[in-house]
Amino acid sequence: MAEIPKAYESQAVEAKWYARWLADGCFQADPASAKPAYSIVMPPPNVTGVLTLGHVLNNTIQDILARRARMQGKEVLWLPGMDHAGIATQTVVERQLRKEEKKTRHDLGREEFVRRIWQWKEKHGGIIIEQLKRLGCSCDWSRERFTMDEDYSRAVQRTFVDLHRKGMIYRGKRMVNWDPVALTALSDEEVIPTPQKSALYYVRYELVEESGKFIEVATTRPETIMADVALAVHPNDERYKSSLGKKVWRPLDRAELPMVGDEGIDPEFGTGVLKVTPAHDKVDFEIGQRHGLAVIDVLHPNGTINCPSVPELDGLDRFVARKKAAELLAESGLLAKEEPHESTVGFSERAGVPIEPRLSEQWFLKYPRVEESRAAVGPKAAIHFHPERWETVYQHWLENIQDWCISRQLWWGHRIPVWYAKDDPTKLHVAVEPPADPENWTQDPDVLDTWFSSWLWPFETMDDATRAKFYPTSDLVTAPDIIFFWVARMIMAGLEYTDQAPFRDVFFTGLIRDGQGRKMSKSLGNSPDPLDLIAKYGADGVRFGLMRIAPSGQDIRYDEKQIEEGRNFSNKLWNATRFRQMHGGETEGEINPALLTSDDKWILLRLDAAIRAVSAALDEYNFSEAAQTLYRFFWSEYCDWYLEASKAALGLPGEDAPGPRKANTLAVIDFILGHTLRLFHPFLPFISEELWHGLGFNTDLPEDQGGRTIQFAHWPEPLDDAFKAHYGLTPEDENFANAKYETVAVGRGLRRDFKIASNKRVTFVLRPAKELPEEEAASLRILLNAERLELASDYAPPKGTPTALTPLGELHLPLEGLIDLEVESARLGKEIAKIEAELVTVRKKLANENFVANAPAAVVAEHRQREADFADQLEQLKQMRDSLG
RNA sequence: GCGCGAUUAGCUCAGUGGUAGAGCGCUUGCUUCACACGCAAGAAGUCGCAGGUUCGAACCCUGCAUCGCGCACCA
Repeated sequence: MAEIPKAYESQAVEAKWYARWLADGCFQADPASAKPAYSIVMPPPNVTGVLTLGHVLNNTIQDILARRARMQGKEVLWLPGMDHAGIATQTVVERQLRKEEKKTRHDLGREEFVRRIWQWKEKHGGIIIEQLKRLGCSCDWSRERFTMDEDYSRAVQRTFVDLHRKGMIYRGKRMVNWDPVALTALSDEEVIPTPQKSALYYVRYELVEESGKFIEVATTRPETIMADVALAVHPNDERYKSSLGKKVWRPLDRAELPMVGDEGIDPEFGTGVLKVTPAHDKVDFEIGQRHGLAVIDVLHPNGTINCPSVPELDGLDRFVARKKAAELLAESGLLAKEEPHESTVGFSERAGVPIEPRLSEQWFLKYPRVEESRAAVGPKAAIHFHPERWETVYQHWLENIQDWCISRQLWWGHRIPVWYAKDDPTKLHVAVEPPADPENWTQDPDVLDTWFSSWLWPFETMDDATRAKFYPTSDLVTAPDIIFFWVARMIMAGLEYTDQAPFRDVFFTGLIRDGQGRKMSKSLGNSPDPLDLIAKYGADGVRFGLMRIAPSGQDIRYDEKQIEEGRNFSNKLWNATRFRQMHGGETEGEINPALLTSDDKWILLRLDAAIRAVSAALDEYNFSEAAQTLYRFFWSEYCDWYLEASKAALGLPGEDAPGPRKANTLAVIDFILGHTLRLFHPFLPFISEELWHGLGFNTDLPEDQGGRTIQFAHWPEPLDDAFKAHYGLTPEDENFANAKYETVAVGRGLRRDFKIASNKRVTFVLRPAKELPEEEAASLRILLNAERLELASDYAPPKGTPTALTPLGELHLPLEGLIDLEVESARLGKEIAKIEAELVTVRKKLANENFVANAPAAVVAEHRQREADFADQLEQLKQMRDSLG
């Protein structure tokens, strides 16, 4: 048995074991294995990404699932990879280009720019992958994939071609969400509605036929007045009925506009009149369509005004132009008033600026298999969501789904596999391979939305053999904010291309928030660097700290204190194991049932309960409960009670064994530690491996059963009835041990009440209610930290001796020269009052006839038992007080 | 406007019908030979509010309030 170092140095231990695991190929998945398969595909982080606490949470959970599955004898594939993240990556490289070379991507040209991005990717990309290794993630790195890998790219294009052939992808001129900074169209999901304080401008439009008479229009966007093509009112609005069919003057870029009636107008809003600007608003566009109105576009793609006929505004940024337009109107007396207004504006998820509704030619996808996808998720369907409530969100989205704008005006991404004939741009070549005569064709300049590649991730990352073994995948772990972006679309793609749901269970993590409940974000600077935390507290500490506070599906309020607790726990585990080491190796190996004490039996039964609880919690994706259970079992039950009690049998380290029980106790400790370390391994992979080897457990099993590493040691099974029968583990043992520990707590309480320092050697005297075996008395003495424990049924305590009732009998703490009648009397008085109050409560309940008649018999019996116990105790306490005189 | 979630000790959170729980923090005592990243003993809660169901409600039902998150609308 190797000596365990005195201090736990997480850094060295982690580096050592991770290198070993990689060298031994522990994480590699074998499609030819006969074991049952278990698979997870990692949600691919952005290639530009660095590890956040969100990633730590997410990947720790995946690692726990993967490691547990390995221990359950499954062949595990955890497939990692990265996403090319179109806009994000292009933006990063453009920024660098501007900073270092003062150039734009257009200065370089498309081909060179894309080459630079690849260069950047090789150099800086994938930092996050190395960070995940530091966290201990057991991914099969030999299968790491990138959404821009050549064969993956081909699969994306093949999908486009196929869906186009099926008529589900089409090109059209439509209103899209335009990002004026990134200069690309976006999908609806990439637009974040954000409440904004703005102003509502009341603009006067003069009637053409009735000079001097005006129609007032409330608008938030006076800078688009030049693009107005009509005014619209509700056809039944009495105020404007007489104006319908008349004409008004457009106040900027003066022109005549018709007044139209449209059911879509809300008479309650503003003045009940809408200026119709089809080029710059989705609703207006639809109104324009209904009334056959023209479309006048007055914005450049970058959000500046494009209207040479109004030189005061032409070329100005849209927000500058807004103020300027209001000024122009005010100068000409056409601005009736301006009032503050709050409205919700769509912001670009990436660029963080308001998007601009814009009419443009884009590629759209009619989602495939929408109905099947809805049917695929639910309590009785192929896919289960955890927590279940996300199913409603998913269903609701699919119900109201709109066609997906999949083209992006970017250079970084999967090029759209469409070529236009130079002599006839309506003639298309849609194929993965370019046309045979490329000189006569021009390829579509756009690329595909990043999510149009991610939605193939669960199956296009696998080759045929891997798919045969590991697809559909088992679990998906992700954050709920990408249900629409990713989860729903993967389900649709999975059904369309594999005829199967791509995964069975989806676990949605919570969001990690800071101490004030705010989202963690770079701009707020409230997100700690997980690598700093790992350096400070160890990967295991970070993992365990986070798991303990991550209730399933609830947002998490992060506090470094909690990570510190995780570290403290690792340390506890470390030292409890060191304690075992210091007592040497002399065990018989097997536990001898005849020599078991109540403490031994108690801890074995507690272990059984812990195994059951942890397994059940993990089966339900309840990671915090599993972690809590382990924490409580190991710290409160094993360390605080069992290890302390075991010192009675073990004696001091290095001393000769005080009796035959020493070897047996060590065997029990080894049994407990052997199980506990395995239960901990998914949570604490590094320290559990280190201790597994330190205790020499790595040789307990043949190599193919995990002899080398704890990773393949079998997941603990609950102790079965045969085991319990063989070792004589009964509820009575457990009750007796509990009674003993309660006695200890009472004894410690006496110490405190009489202000005796916990290190002062004292003698306790117990008048045992029943006979107490020698070894039980020994552990009782140790737990009480008593110099001596006398058992004397005929003990007559000197008057005023601190005395307390315990489940094992009367416990006395004789104090030479310290006896204080008043203190003891007061103490007993307090006890009596407490018990009397309890007794009143119980009796009240039992006096209620309805309770006795209707409550379950067991509950009533329990109350009666309590009543009897309290009455007894009260009687004894009163006697004790009376004897004080 | 619709929906979802939350509301329990100073803090972070467990607890789905039968005597209110944990960790941290706090108080007190302890460098007791695994661990001060520790040990022991304590103090601390009208379980958001108001009704209802029940012998009995933190828990089930209804309404309300506050906070958070989606969706829709937003001229």
